[in-house]
Amino acid sequence: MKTHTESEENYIKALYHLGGGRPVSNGDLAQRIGAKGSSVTQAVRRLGQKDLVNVVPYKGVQLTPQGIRLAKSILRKHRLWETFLVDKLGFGWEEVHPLAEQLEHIQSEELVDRLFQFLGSPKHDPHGDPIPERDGQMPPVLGQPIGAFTAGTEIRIVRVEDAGSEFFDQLDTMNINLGNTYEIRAISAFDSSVELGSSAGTFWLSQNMCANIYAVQS
Amino acid sequence: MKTHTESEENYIKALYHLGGGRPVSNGDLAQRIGAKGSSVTQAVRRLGQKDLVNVVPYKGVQLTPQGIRLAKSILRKHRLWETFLVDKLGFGWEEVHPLAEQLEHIQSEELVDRLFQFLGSPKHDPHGDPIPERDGQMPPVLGQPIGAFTAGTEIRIVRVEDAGSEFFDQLDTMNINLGNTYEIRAISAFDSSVELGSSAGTFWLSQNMCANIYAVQS
DNA sequence: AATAAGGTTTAGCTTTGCCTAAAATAAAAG
DNA sequence: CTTTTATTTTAGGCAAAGCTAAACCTTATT
Ligand SMILES: [Mn+2]
Ligand SMILES: [Mn+2]
Ligand SMILES: [Mn+2]
Ligand SMILES: [Mn+2]
Repeated sequence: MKTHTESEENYIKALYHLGGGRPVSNGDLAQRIGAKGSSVTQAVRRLGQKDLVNVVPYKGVQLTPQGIRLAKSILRKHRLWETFLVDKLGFGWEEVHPLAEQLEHIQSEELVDRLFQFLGSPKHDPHGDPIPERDGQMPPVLGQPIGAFTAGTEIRIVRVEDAGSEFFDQLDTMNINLGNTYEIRAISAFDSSVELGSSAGTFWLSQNMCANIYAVQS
Repeated sequence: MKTHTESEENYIKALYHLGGGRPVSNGDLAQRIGAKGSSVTQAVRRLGQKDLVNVVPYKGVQLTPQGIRLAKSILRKHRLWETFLVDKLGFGWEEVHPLAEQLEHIQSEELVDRLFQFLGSPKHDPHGDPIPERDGQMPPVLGQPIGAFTAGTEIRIVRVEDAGSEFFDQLDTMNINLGNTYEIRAISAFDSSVELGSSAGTFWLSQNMCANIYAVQS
């Protein structure tokens, strides 16, 4: 397995995020990477040379199977490091993403394997996102948006979308964490906000909050 | 505190290793970095622009106080990560250096502080090298070469030089680890090799081995 | 079918970081 | 005090990665 630059890996990751295996437009990629379209054109050409993507000019870029494999291995590292930072070093789940952006580029299979072991072979990261297995298999993407349940259901929070620091602040303020259980007390017919109840009392969650919080029945 | 490239940090670290605060020749630096002299000339010029070094053409390069501070902070990270890899992930002390070469460039004060805590505020790394404090202070450099003791002395291994993988292999083969205690049984007048004794028996260490193993009386 | 608009690529420039070969300088030898 | 030698710097290239401005496709609108 060859060695890639940080920039290359970031492009691969962005492509996986935006399209999985499907084609992605130059513009979307540029937006995601935070570079100009012209820079992206050149970058994906380089990636094409290395058989990580297929490029059709004016049409779009698409990861090859090789590119997908690489993307998953980077995602695996990203999420394992996030798990390390939260579980072992005590970081808050809102702080770890930028750090994992750096750590995900450290190159050593051995290190990844040992980290995985050290963390207790986790299947999901601190945000509830699935950690790709060594062989590329993906654990299930957990839960559905809170608004999708019906009143009276007992739910457990299993995942949150990365919706920016204000969102995480709000979660912290409301003391909402992965693993918390609530009863859905009511769903507003007016604005789709949801009333959650626990032993600590009840409170309302806006539609926007609900859309980024995923739960399972339990 | 500005952000530096990996290459810049490697030059700073090399300069600190070779000269501490004293001037270093272009050639020595080139050798250490593994680049040609012409590349080094340009690199140190860039570092000079950033006030990390003072350059006197044809004479040598020298870290500024700012450069020294940076060097120590990188060394601190390097040695903390080595400690993490050995103590927490179970790597052998001969494996961790190349990994720490990558990890030392991760940028986050917070991460370093938390790692330091997590590791139990260590003063020395797995090879016995001092880990610079947060404020730049250096814990003592421990021990003296084994050959410096006299027959009959009880010693404890506290540090080993990084003398290549064959050296570490030899240490492992002989079961020599930091913290091990021995009695100096004899020192050869012929070739300066040393006979060490413990409850497990006695064995001879070549002069070359001895020169890279440091101990204290105890 | 012709044109306007939007998105994409090309052309040309910049910085970092490395290279080789040639010129310049400092140090050592005579 | 020259001359030779070793070291260092300059000059000229190259690749990765980014940028702006101009040219070029595609697509949608008239
Ligand atoms: Mn993340
Ligand atoms: Mn995550
Ligand atoms: Mn090391
Ligand atoms: Mn070390």
